Amino acid sequence: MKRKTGPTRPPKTEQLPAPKRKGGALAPHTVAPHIDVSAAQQELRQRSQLLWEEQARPSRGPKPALRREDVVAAAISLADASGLSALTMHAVAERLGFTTMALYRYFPSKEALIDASVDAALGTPPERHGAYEGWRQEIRHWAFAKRAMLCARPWLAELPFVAAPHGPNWLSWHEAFLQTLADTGLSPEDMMDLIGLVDGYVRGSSDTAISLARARSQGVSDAEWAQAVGADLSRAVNDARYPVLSAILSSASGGTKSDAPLPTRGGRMRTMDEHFEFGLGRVLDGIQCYMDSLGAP
Amino acid sequence: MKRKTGPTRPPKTEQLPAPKRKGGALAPHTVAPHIDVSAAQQELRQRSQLLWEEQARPSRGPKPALRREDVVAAAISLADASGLSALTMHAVAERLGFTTMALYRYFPSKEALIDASVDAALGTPPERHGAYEGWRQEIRHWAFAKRAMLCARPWLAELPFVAAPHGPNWLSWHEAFLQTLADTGLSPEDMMDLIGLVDGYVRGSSDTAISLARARSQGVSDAEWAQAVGADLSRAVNDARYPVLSAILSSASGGTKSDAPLPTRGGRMRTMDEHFEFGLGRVLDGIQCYMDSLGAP
DNA sequence: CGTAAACTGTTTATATCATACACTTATTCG
DNA sequence: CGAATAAGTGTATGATATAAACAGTTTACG
Repeated sequence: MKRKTGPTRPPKTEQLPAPKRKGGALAPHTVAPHIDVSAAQQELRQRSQLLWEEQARPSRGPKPALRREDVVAAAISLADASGLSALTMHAVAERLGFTTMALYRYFPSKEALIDASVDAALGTPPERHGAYEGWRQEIRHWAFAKRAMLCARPWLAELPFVAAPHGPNWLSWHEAFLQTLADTGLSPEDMMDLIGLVDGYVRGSSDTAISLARARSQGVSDAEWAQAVGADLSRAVNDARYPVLSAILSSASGGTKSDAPLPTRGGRMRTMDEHFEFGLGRVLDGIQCYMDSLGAP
Repeated sequence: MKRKTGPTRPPKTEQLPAPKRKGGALAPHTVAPHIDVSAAQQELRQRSQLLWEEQARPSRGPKPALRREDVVAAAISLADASGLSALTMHAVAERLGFTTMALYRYFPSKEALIDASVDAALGTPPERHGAYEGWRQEIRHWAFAKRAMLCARPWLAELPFVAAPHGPNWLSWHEAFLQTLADTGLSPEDMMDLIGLVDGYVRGSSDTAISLARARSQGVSDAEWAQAVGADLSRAVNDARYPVLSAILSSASGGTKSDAPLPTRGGRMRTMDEHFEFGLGRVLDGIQCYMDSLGAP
C-alpha cells in the first residue's frame, strides 16, 4: 500500500485514555484542561505537611519497622552514590531490605520522598565559627557554604528547583542568612530580597562547579570534563553569528585550538572558585552600595 | 511465623540485573562503579553535535517526511501547553501523525530531542531597540528579556540546568550579553564572569515568577498560589529555631495570619517584578563599583 | 481474655514510558 | 532493472510508579 505524501496516520490510534490518577498522587501538570485545581492544592499542602509534622505513631497495629528518616537516608545514599536516576522506589526498598510497596506506608508518593530527601540533604548551615566578622564576611561564608553543599550533592541540581515545598532545613538556611543581616537595620522586605539575590546567584552560578563535581564522581577526569564543556563554547569561533564571543575566544586562547572551558588570558586564569568569588564580590559590593545609599541621605 | 526484629527480607530478591542499556542512549549516571566513561563522553559529544550540525540528507533511501525542526516544534508546543511531563515520545509522534518509533529516525533519544527543544525554546534575545543606552540599561533589558523568556516557558525550569549541551540559541544569548559590554574595556575573563553573575542571578531568582507562571497556566488563581507559597514560610512563625525569620514574618504581617508570600510592610509591597528589579539593581551596582575601581587607580 | 479494629508489610496487577529489533516499503545509484 | 540504503511501522521488552487485595500483628475494648 502506498503511503500518501502526507504523514501516515498510525492505525493504532489508541485514544490515550485521559490519565486517571484518582488517588491524587503525582501529576503536577498532566493534561491541564480539566485539572482538578483544588486537588493539586490539596496535594501540595499534604507534601508540605509531611515535611513538618512529627510522625505520630498510631497505637493500634504493629510497630513500623522503619522511620521516615531511615527511608530518607537510604534514598540520599543512593542519590549520593549514583545520581538522582538511581533513586527509584525499588532501589530504596531493596537497600532497606523491604519490598517496594512497603515504602508507601511511609511516603504517599515518590515525590513526597524526594521532598523529604532534598530537605534532609540540604542539612543545616554551618554553625558560626568565631567572632562576628561583619555582614559582608558572614554572607560570604554563607554563600560558600551553600555552594559547597550543592557541589557535595550534585543530584540536588538535577531537580527542578521550583514548586517544591520548603522544609525545616531549607528554612534554616534562610534563617542563617537573615542572622547575618540582623543588625544592619535593613527592612524585612529588603532582607528577603537580598536572600533572593545571594541565593539566586549561588544556585544559578554554581552549575559549572556542580557539573564538575558530578563528572568527578563519575570518574571523568578534570581534563576530559573541561574539554567537553569548552567544546560547546568553541563552536562559536569563526561563526559570524557570534562576533564578540568569537573574538574573545580566539584572542584569549591565542589562536590555537581552545581546550579551556573559559578563555585564558596571558596571565593566570581564575580558578572556578575564584570565578564564583568574583561574582560574589560584585553582589556584595552591590549590597554595600545600597546600604551606603540608605545611610547617606 | 514471627517476624524477626530486623527487617523482613522479601523472598523475591530478584537481583536487579544491572541496567544494561547497551545502545548508549540515556543513562547519564546509572551505576557509577563500572560506567563506561568514554561512552558517556561520546554520547555527550553526539548530543552536542546534533544541536549544531546541519541535517545532511543522504541520497539513497526515501525522503524523510519530517525535519528535526518539525519534531522540535511539536515537542515544544506540547510542553508549552501542559508542561514537561506532557512531552512524551508518544505524544509528540501522535501530534505529528506518526508512530512513536518514527521519531528515532530524527533523534537518537528523548534526551537529544529535549536538548534541541530547549535550545529552540530559548529563542534569540530581542533585537536592539533604539539607540545604545549604556551598558547598565542594556544589561537590564537583557536580564528582563531572559526572565520573561523563562517565565513564558516554565517547563524550562523543570529541567536540571546542568550538563546539557549548549546550542546556537544559548550562545546567542551569551553573544547578546557580551555585546552590551563590548565597549567597556573589560577583560574577556571579566566579561565571562559577569555573564555568570547576571545570568546566574536571573535564573536563580526567577523561580518564584516561574512558579507563578506555571500556576497560572494551570488555572490556579494568584491568591491560591500566594497562599500555597506563603504557607511554607509561615510555618517558621513561633518556631524557636527561626528567631529572626519568625520576628520578621510576625512583625510584617501585623500578627494576623500571613497570607502573603512575602512580608508586607506598612507601605506598599514590592511586586514580584520589583523584587527582581531590586536584586538586579544591586547586581548592576556591583558591576558599576568594579568598573569604577578599575578606572580609578 | 478474646475479638475486632487498625495497622504493617507483601503479593499481584496495571499503566506509562523509552526504546530495541525485525520488517515492509520507498527511493536512488550503478 | 536490481541492489543498497533509509524511512516508517509493528511488536516486544524492561524499567518504573503505584493501585488493590491480602495476610499477619498488635492493641483497645467489651
